[in-house]
Amino acid sequence: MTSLEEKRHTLAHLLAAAVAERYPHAKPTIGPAVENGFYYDFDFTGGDMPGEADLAELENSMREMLPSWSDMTGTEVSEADARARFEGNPFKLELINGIVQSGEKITLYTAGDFTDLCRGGHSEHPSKDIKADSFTLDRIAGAYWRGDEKNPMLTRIYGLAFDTKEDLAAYHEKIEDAKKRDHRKLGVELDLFTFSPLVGSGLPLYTPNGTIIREELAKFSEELQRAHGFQKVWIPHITKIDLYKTSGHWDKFGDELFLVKSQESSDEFALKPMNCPHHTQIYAAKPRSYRDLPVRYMETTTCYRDEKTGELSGLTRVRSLTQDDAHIFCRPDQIQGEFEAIMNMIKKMYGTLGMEFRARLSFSDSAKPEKYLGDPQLWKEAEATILEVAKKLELNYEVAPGEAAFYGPKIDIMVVDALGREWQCATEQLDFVQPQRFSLEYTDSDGTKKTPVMIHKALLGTIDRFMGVYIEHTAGAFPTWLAPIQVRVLPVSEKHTEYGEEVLAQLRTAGIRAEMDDGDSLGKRIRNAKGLKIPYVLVIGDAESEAKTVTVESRDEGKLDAVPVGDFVERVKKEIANRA
RNA sequence: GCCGAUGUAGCUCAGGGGUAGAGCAACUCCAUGGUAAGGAGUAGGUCGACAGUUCAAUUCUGUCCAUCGGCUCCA
Repeated sequence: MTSLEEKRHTLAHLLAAAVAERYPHAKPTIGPAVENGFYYDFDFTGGDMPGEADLAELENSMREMLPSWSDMTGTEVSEADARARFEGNPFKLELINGIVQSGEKITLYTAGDFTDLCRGGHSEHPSKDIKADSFTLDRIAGAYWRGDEKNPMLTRIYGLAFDTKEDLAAYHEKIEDAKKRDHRKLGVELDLFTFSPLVGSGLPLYTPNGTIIREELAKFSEELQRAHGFQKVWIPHITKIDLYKTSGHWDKFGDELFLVKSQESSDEFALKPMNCPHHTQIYAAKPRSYRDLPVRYMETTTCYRDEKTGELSGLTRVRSLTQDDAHIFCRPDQIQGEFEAIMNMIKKMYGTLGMEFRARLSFSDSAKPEKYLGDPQLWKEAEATILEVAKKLELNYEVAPGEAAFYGPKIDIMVVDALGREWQCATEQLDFVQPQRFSLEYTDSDGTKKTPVMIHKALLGTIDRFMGVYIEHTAGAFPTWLAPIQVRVLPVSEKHTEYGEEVLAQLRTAGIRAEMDDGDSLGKRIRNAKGLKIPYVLVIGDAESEAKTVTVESRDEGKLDAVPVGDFVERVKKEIANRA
């Protein structure tokens, strides 16, 4: 049985064969199977380079070639033979070097008239296994040789491939669905945020609607934290760069800092790219006793990172990012309690938001102790503690050795959205390094000075990014507590607007975000309200005005019976309070 | 940042070396409406910005800005 991955890998060869025919000067490099299909990277220097418009032609020649690929066979060759065969292709020669070094055998695979250096893992009978209508060439893109930007830029051709035409069509449908949910599109349609070329790329501007969502999310996060003893602090958004020279961030992330120049003094400033160094200075401002710990500082605040412009995208990749950040300073014996408390907040947060998540326990790689700073014994104990927390709270978790930060192990939360895509949002991280760098201390029960452990945590992570994810997860149909417009009142005709105002006033007095729409035809106003995914639409006409009721059209439950206004207000108030 | 594509009205898009068009939205008027687009009219654009070629540039060329698809990293 030929696996889909083998078919995809085989198609990468077929693509290379088609390219070799049409672009003889092209140097093939590597072409693996990937999620949803395959790609092949070529160096086209010294001749024509295909564009998007040429993909159809290449695809056709792949189909023409496929019937002649009845068998695909591999043969082992000597290093000298392999070098001779790929003379003039530095990329393949580099690969051969690698194979020789690792002591593996060099194999060539041939199908039809095309032979490629390859480890294997193909369909043995491509013409039989692969359906001509189960694949398509998708797009063309640049990619660095071996993913390193110091290397030459190659041209990558992506293909989509599945077992059947139906699977391919289903994939296309999924992409269409994702496009409809695209937060950049919904951001415009639902009037949530915008960008301005004058302000700059990666700097989102939130409209009143989008701001409501941001603030409701932040409020929820802060409520959870306050309940667990977190205290809110406030810090300025710039600092002398000395702060980051001390913390170590200057060396590591200096090129991502936005620098700020003072015209008054010689001090150099930077916009803060993270909050922890500032927070350490609040901790450091006075002597601390072991009795004071844990000290928990939280703040919903904006950081600025000069990301590479080519990487910016909607709300998921920005240069101004607001985090529901917090830092705990505690004793080593308090780590477990704090980790548990944070994880419980995360569970509550995503449970309420209706999203599943999986935890990745990012630990050190015991084979490379030099990569990690801090006391190895403390690392070991901390990792055991984190594992215990994951088990105790019955998390869906996996251990990822080697994924830890250099300063401490962490739990990264991968949130799963409605389309099954995973996003890293929440995180809780131990930090053994910054407390030392800033010489933070507390006086222990025996009178000695000790260094506290620091824990970084975020529930939503970057709120901008989370909003992007959540807009796509809900397709813009936000739960009532988050919906910018919770209720829209539609009087059937102008003579009902007076009662409409009355209803509106009652809703607003109860703290419900409501508005009235009395412009166009009723049908059109219903349509508009549905388009905006407003949770409740109230239609009021003669009957309602008379009986002082409202007819409720619920986004999620359809048309409900007419109820007294007071009953409806109570219902919505309760729903909002429960974040249902 | 790099490779490729794109940029025409608020939105979605057509057009094209002789200074532009549609639908929706907006505005005005008519329609008094009962659950997914009632009708008529009006207004709206330095054709992303700046240079160059040309008698003439929104159209061709270059640079920049922005957006999209990739590549790499992420406190």
